[in-house]
Amino acid sequence: MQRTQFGDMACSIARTLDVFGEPWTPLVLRDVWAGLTRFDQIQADLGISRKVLTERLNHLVGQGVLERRPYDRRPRYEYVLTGKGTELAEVLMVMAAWGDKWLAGEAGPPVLHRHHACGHVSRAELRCAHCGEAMGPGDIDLLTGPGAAA
Amino acid sequence: MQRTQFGDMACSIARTLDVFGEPWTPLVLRDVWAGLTRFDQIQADLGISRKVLTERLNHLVGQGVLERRPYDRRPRYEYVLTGKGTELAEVLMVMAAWGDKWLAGEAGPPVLHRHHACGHVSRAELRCAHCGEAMGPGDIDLLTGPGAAA
DNA sequence: AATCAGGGTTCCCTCAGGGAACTCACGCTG
DNA sequence: CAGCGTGAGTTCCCTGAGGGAACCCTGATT
Repeated sequence: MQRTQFGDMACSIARTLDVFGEPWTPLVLRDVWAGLTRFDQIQADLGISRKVLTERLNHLVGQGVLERRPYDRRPRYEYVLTGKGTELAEVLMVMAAWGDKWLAGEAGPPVLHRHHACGHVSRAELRCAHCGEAMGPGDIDLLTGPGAAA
Repeated sequence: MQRTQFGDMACSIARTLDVFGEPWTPLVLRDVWAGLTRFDQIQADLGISRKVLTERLNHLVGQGVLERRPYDRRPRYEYVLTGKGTELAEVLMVMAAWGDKWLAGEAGPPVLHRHHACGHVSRAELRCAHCGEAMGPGDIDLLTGPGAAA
């Protein structure tokens, strides 16, 4: 996304945007998550320029979100999510849920999520890690934390 | 974010990026959420160019995420989250949680979230709306939904 | 040896973002 | 009532990132 660097702000949102905020990056991550792991697959799916895709993939690998690994003795590589990357995909799930609710219109959601644990098509919602009740943006106060010093 | 328009893809993530994905937009939304609701406050906080801030605010208002309303008889306006916008801020919460975990380092998180319901400093986690168990990106299958036709 | 395919580089061009100065409407002050 | 201050933008030019398309490289395959 960024012309300006956000990573030096004392804000986890800004820092996350440094990893994840450039144009195309969320969609690249979505593709890898969805199983499109190879350069040409992603390029064809998104219609992104090869130059930009190269940059984005390198950046994500450098950040430890993706791992680049050979899948052939020829110089062929695929990109897979690391643990860090899989957790980052939570952001994608929440974005998808919001888009499903507010932007999908008549046709309904283009993709459904089936939960392994219960087998139902469902969606993720935010709950407090402490008490288990719903915990949305309107249900919290923002306090200064230990890492607040700029 | 985008040179290319994403909104016409059959993907709720891409559509959400059309609302939310341009550079600076998530941080603008964060500021409004955090209570910096006026043009000059946001501009000073982020160091964003006034031109770009104007564009972003107009876009968010046009998308129904923010509401622009006068707070004085002089031409003075503040921006407040709509319901749609408040729900969009869930994305910010998840981004913040990820940044806290993976990017905050020694110092710890710069901002803490206190849950109104239980009064504890906590964080939000993703749970299945159906069964209530944890529901992360690795816990689901992606299925074709009704709105899948491009 | 020629071909093919995946995975990138390189090049040029255009348009969006940065920066700073300018504007405008309204209230306040002396 | 002239002048000043303030919030909220506009306008201008300049630079650099994204788009597009062509090119390259390496190691199989025929």
